[in-house]
Amino acid sequence: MTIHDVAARAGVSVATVSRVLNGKEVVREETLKQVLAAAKALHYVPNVAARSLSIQRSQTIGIVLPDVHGEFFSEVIRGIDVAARREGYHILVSGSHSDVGEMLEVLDAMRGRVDGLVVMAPDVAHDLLHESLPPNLPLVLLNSTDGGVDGGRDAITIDNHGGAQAMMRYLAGLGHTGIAFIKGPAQNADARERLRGYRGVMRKLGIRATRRLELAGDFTEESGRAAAQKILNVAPRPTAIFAANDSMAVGALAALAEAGVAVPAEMSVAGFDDIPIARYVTPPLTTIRVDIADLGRRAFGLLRGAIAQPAAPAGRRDCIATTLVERKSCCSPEIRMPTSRRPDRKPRGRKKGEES
Amino acid sequence: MTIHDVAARAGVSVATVSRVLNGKEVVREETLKQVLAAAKALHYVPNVAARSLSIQRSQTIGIVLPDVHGEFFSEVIRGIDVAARREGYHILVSGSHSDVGEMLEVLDAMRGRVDGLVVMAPDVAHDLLHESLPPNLPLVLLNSTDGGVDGGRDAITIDNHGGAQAMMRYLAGLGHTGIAFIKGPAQNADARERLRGYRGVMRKLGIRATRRLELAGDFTEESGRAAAQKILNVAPRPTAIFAANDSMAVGALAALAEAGVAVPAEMSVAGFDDIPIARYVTPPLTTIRVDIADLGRRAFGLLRGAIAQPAAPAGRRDCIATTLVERKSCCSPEIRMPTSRRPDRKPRGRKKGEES
DNA sequence: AGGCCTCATGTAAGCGGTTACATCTTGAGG
DNA sequence: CCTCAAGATGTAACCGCTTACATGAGGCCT
Repeated sequence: MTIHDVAARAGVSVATVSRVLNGKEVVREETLKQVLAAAKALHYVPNVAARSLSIQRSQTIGIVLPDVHGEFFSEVIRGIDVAARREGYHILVSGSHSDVGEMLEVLDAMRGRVDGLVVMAPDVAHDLLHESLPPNLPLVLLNSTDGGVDGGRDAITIDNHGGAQAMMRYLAGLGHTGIAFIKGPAQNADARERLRGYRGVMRKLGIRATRRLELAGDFTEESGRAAAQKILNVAPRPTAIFAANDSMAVGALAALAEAGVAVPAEMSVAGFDDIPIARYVTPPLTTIRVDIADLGRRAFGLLRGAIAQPAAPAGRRDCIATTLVERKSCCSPEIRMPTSRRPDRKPRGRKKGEES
Repeated sequence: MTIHDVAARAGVSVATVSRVLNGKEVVREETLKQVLAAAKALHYVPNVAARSLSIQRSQTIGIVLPDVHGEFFSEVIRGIDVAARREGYHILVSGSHSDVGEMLEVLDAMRGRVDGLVVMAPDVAHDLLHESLPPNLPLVLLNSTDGGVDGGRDAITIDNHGGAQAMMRYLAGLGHTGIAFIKGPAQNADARERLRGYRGVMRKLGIRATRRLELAGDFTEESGRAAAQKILNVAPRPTAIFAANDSMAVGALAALAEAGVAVPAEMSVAGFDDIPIARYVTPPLTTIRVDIADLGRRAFGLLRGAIAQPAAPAGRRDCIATTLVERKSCCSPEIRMPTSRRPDRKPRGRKKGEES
C-alpha cells in the first residue's frame, strides 16, 4: 500500500494525498474527505523510511546511557518517553556499554538514524567525549559536566553539590560529627560534586579531619555493602553514613542489618537520588530527592529546542533542583546506646516522612 | 556526504562503493582499498533512511511495554538491547501506556518503522490484543498468554505456575499452613497463573479453606503494603505471606516493619521475580527467580527467527524456567514467639542464601 | 472582454541508497 | 587469432514520499 494506491482510489494525485495527510496545505473539503476515505479503506500507513529520506528527519531521538537497567536509568527513559511521545517523537535507546569504545560505536550507529541525541556518559573523560560526539547533531548531555569543560554543548545537570550540602547540614544539625561518606566512581561528575559537598560541609563545620571518612564505591548496591562493612570496623565508629547514591545506601542498609547494627539508632544512613525503592527499604531511606523523570522530560525539552533551531548556539544549561526527603533512616546520635546492640522498641528522634 | 561523493573521490561508481560497504559481492582488492580510504577521509556515514527505503528493512525492532520503569521492565529492555546490538539491530521502545487505546496507537506508529515487535501486554484482553496487532509483522508476545487463546503468535512465557507451586511447597515444607496470597491484577496472565499455583497447592495440602487468604494487589509496592496491613488484622493471623511479585513483597515488608512485626520470626514473606533489589531489602527476600534479562534475550532470538523466515508458521513457544532462591525472609512458624513482638537477637531457622 | 490574481491540484525531480542488467576486461581454450 | 566465459565495474531504475513549479479554472477589475 503506497501513496499511489491511495491517490488512485481517491481519484487524485499523490501530491494531493500527501497534502491531505500532512495537513499543512489547503485542500478542498470534498477532496480531503475522499482521500481520507481512500486511505482508511486501504489501511494505508505511510512508509517512514521514504518520508524520512525525503524530509531529512526521522522524528526519532536517540538515548545513550551507561546502562539501561537500574532504577535511575529507567526513570530517565520513562521521562523522555512520555515527553517525546507527546510530540510525536520516537526514542531509540541503547545502554549497557561495557566500555567507552562500545559507546562510541553506538553513537556512530545512531548517526543518521536520529534527529537528536540525549547522552549520559558521566564516566567518560570530557575531552574524549566531546571530540567523539558528532559535531552537527543536536545533542544534550545528561549529568556529564561539572561546570567546567563542556564543549559548548547543551546540558542538564543535577544540583549535586547543593543536595549534598543540604544532607550534610541536616546530619550535622542532628548532632552527627562522625559522618562517613561512600563515594561514587572517581571519574563520575555527579559523584565528584557530591563528594565536594560532603567535604565542604565537613570542613566548614570544623570537624576534625580524623573524623572524616571516605570510602570507595561505584554506585552499585554491592559496593555500598562492602563500604559499610569497612566502616563498622573503624574506631571511633562514625554515627552516620552518607552514600553518594541510593543504591549504595541500600547496600549499606543490608550490610548493617546483617551485622545487627540498628538503623537509625546505632547508625544513621542517608542516600541521594530518591529512587522509587527508597521508601520501601527498612527503615525508609532519608535521601535527597531528584525528580528523575523530570530530568528526562527537560532533557527532551532542551533537545526539542535544539532540533527546531539548529542554528542557535548551544551551551544551554538546565539544573535540576534537589530536595531533602526525611524518612526514617537518620536520627540524633545522642540516643545511641553505648554498649547494648539492641535499640528500644522504636528508636526516637524520628521525623515524619512525606509519604503516606 | 553521500555515496556519490565517496564514489567520486575513489574514482569508481556508486554501485562499487555500495558493494564494498556491504561486503556481499566481490570487488578487486585495490578498488576496495580506495573506496575504504575515500569513505574514511570523507567521514562517510550511510543514510539509514535511504537504505531502509531501498532494502525494505530498518534493522530496528520495537518494544512495547506496559511501562518502562520498574525493575522488571528495565531488565527486559536490557536483555533485548544486549542481544539486539550483537546482531546489529536497534531498538525502539515505548512504554507508559495509561490505557489500551494509547498502546494501540503506539503499535500503529511503530508500524513501518520496525522489522519486528516484542509486545508485552499482560493486562490486555487477548481477543482485543490479537485483533489489533498488525497481522503481517513478525512479533513475539511476552507473558501475554496463559496457554489458552494466543492468536497463533510466537510467545515467551514464564513458568509462573511451576514457580508458584515451588514456593508454596517450600513454605508448606517449613510448616506453614496459614499462608496469605497477595494477588496481581485480575486480567494479568502471569498473575492468574501464580494464583493458580497458590490455590492448587493449598488445596492439595488439604489446608482448610478458612486458612486461605487472598488479597487484592496490582503489582505495585503500595498495593503490597496495603495488603499486608489488612493481613495483620486477620484472625487467626497467617504465618506467611506469598506475594505474586517482588514489588508487592517489598511493600509488605515495609508495612510489617512499620507495624513492628518481625520478619521472618513472626511472619514469613516470599515474592516472585527476583528483581535486583530483592537481595538488599531487610531481610533479604526469599523469592522465585526469573532470569528476566534472559527473557528479553530469548524474546529477541525468537523474533530474529521470525524476521529471517517470515513465511514460517508462527506459534512458537518458549518457556522460561524458574528457580527458588532461599534468602532470609522465611522460616518455620514454630519458632514464632506467641506474645512478645521482639524476636531474639537473631532469628533462628535461617538458611544460607545463594548470594555472597 | 481581456488580463491578472488566487486557489486547488497535477507533474516530476529529487532524497540516498540497492541491485538487476549492461558493459568491458582479461585470459583460457580451440 | 577468435570466441567465449567469468569476473569486475558501471548505468540507471526503483524504493515511497515531499515539494517546487507548472497548470488550469474561476473570479474580479478596468
